Amino acid sequence: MATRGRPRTFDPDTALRQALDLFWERGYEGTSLNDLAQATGIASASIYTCFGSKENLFRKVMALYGTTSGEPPRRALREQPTARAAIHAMLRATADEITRPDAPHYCMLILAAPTGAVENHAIREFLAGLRHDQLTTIKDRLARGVTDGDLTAPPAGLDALARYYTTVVQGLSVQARDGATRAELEEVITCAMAAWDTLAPAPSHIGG
Amino acid sequence: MATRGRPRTFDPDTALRQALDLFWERGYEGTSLNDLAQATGIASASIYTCFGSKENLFRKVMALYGTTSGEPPRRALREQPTARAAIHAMLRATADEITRPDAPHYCMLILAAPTGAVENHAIREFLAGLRHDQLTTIKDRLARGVTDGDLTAPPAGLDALARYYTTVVQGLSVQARDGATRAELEEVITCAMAAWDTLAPAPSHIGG
DNA sequence: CGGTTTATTTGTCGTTCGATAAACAAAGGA
DNA sequence: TCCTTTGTTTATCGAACGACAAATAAACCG
Repeated sequence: MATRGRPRTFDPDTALRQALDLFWERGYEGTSLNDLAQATGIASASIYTCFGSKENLFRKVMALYGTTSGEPPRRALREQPTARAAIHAMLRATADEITRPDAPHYCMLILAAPTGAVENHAIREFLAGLRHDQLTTIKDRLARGVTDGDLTAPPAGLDALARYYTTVVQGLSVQARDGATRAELEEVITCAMAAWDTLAPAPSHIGG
Repeated sequence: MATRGRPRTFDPDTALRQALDLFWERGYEGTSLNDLAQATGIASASIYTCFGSKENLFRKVMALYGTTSGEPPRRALREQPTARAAIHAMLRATADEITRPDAPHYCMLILAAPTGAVENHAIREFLAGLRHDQLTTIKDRLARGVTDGDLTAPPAGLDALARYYTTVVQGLSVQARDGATRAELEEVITCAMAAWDTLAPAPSHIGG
């Protein structure tokens, strides 16, 4: 039961990356199938045969985006030993990603389709769902800090703290989009982390 | 030299507000002239006679937006007695504006056209320029705090502090867009203000 | 009143949009 | 080899896009 029928003349993964580049630069509605056909060198009919529809292609592109550009911040959250270090490293990894010279200076998840035509409501909610996952991931990391003993549950609440740093992440993309440099983002991150010790003092090591 | 020619059958200011509502909800590219004609009850040809083009109409809409929804945060910056109170009140006024029940839950300046088709580059830069004005306004208010003596120039730099709070403002819009409540935004603001005393300690009153 | 000016109505321009239908081509299976 | 399966090519679909031309209508001026 090997491959049946005529084989593909292009690599879908390569096409997906090329589509990613376009959607990243121009957003969902700003990218046309004509643009995609030209950038990939594939006729639009073949794009439909392979990916189904523009919306479906975009969803697959976002999956690829999540496993590539989304990975460094997620890894920072995962691998840093304390909640504080994890948040700090995540912010810095985000700043790194959104100031790369070879890519648009913002997070695609945030700016590819925040508003748009009524007919594309489903796509916007799809992205909103992924953004909500960001918040959840950050919240989970803070909870792990409490479990690990490197963070005392702050009076403001873990949820508030998680939402605060999510807000900073999202604001950073607008800043980078508007031309802020990596150094300027670093300053913003420094300010954002200054809130930490007030909000979430390190646990006293009594008994530990 | 009174009115010459056939008088208008509609009020341009009313039409501008109706156009504002649409652009606010759907963004620049997501709003079509057909949508605008239907919402205003004006034929598209009359829209062109009165406003010139879609781009020109949008620029006038943004001017209206700035003097209406943009005013409360700006007033907060202007009228609060100290830099700290000004920033705090501005953040709260922003949260109020982006959670009004009768309007979209985000700042139009930030989300109406962050990305899009190549042909609309000028509109995006127009909005980016207005966002830069936000940053400048905040920076100026901090500088006034130094002049007024309620703020010592922070080691992080006034620019860094201004950019930090601009980042928070912009992040709040993404949060509200994604369904965050007014109360949740208030928690974020509390966290954001927690950084203040670490970053910008109040001046000692020696000699004052 | 006619003449000028400006706005509205009506219809449509050429382009682009996302999406397919139909015909053809290249592979494996029997 | 012929059939089935799948992908590609080519052409195009109907709708929507921003924008405008021409004809008509309503005001002021003289």
